[in-house]
Amino acid sequence: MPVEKRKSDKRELILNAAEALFSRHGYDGVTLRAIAKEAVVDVALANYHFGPKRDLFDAVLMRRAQILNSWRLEALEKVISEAAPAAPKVHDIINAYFEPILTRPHVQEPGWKNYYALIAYVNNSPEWGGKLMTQFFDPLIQRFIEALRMALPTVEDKSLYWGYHCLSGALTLAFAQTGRIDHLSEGLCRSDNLPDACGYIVDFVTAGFEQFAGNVAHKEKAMP
Amino acid sequence: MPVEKRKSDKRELILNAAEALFSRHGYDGVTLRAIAKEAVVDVALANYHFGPKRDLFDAVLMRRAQILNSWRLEALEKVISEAAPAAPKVHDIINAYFEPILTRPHVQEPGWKNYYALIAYVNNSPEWGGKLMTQFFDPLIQRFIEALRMALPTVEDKSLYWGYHCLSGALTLAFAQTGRIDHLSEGLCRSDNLPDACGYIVDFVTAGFEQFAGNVAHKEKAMP
DNA sequence: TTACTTTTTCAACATTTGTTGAAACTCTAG
DNA sequence: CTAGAGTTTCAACAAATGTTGAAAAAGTAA
Repeated sequence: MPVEKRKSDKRELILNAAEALFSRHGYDGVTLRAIAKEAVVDVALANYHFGPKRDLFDAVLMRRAQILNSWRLEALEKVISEAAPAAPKVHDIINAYFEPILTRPHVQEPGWKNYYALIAYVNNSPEWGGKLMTQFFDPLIQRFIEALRMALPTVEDKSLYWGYHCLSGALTLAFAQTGRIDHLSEGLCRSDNLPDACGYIVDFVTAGFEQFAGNVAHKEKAMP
Repeated sequence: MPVEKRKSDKRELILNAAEALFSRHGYDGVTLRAIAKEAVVDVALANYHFGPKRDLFDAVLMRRAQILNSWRLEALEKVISEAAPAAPKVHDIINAYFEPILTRPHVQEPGWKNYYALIAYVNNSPEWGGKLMTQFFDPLIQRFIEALRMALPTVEDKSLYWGYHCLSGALTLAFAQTGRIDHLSEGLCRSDNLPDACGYIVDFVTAGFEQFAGNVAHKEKAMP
């Protein structure tokens, strides 16, 4: 077992500052000096604690990933076990994916808000989206796909994966909180109100998945 | 009317190189020297043609935005007029949004692929997502919301806007082509096959919108 | 205290950054 | 051809970048 290092308060300050700045300006848009200034800390300290800049970025990503995954995995397993031996409902599965991370009080904390925006940045980055998201979130997501496979046994895997793609896009855009929907809806919707968004997204995504199971009414073109 | 400047071939080379590099590494991840090298052109030339770096970025974004919008607007108006005086079908509206930009042959061209990835980057950037996307795409999108309002008269606006949010997230993540779904599905789905993705996304999104009109079966919890 | 490790600061490094002004080149009009 | 405007190259600038090594400070254990 590795010996516990002495905890440093400034280490956390650097992580928080890096999280906030990376989330707003991306990896290359942030300098170590900007992070140090935000954290009220010397420039060299970031290097001492985390090594090169890239490792600091990974450390920021890593810090909250496990927490996020454990929340969602817990909710998912609960849904599955409560439904057993029957298959869980699609809506319950989807809700287990979104509700723990969008409606709990922590989403108002600046730290989590920043982290979510960072995930949005990474997920849509051609450079890192493939590798980093896979590294941090794949096991959880495979479990979700499994659950959906139980709930929708007639749907082929390809549909499930593209369905997850839509889900992921909707979620990470919500994470980004760009304010775009605020402007588009003239204030009716607020991108910083994740608990409010959650219900709409869950219903939307649930219907999207269930449609794969054969509700293909829209494909029958009506004659004019 | 302004006098037409003499056209320069190297101007286009710079735009193409900038498009390719910005799409992969974001605004701050690209240097003017890297662009110049990619375009086989002197560094100072970018500044001569476009002014400061930021203006070059805007020029890249602008170049294809109008083309994109005109394709989709044309498809949308066709759907509306063909259905008139009845309301257009949701599936047809959604299809008009995706089909012109995902299934036409041009999506295989590197230039368009790069541009799409760039849109994904911008749309999910807290720094620019709100402003730039609004600037380039809002009029078109308002028209789409109008069409959906006709097709789904019982659905309240707030649902329509959050529905569009989901749509936009799914589309821009597809644009990013991160290769993530390739890995997740073990090769079953390919993020670089946009025509293939189109059908799945259209069906998914259509069901998501239609669900707002009252298909709330999933909300009635079944007793175990 | 002393001896020791961990943390923090300071100053500096070699590169790289966006931008610029002047010179050289290319093209077209007359 | 010449004159002039548009284009391209060259060299260089000041500022900012990530990283480093040595010194100072703070903490810990005897």
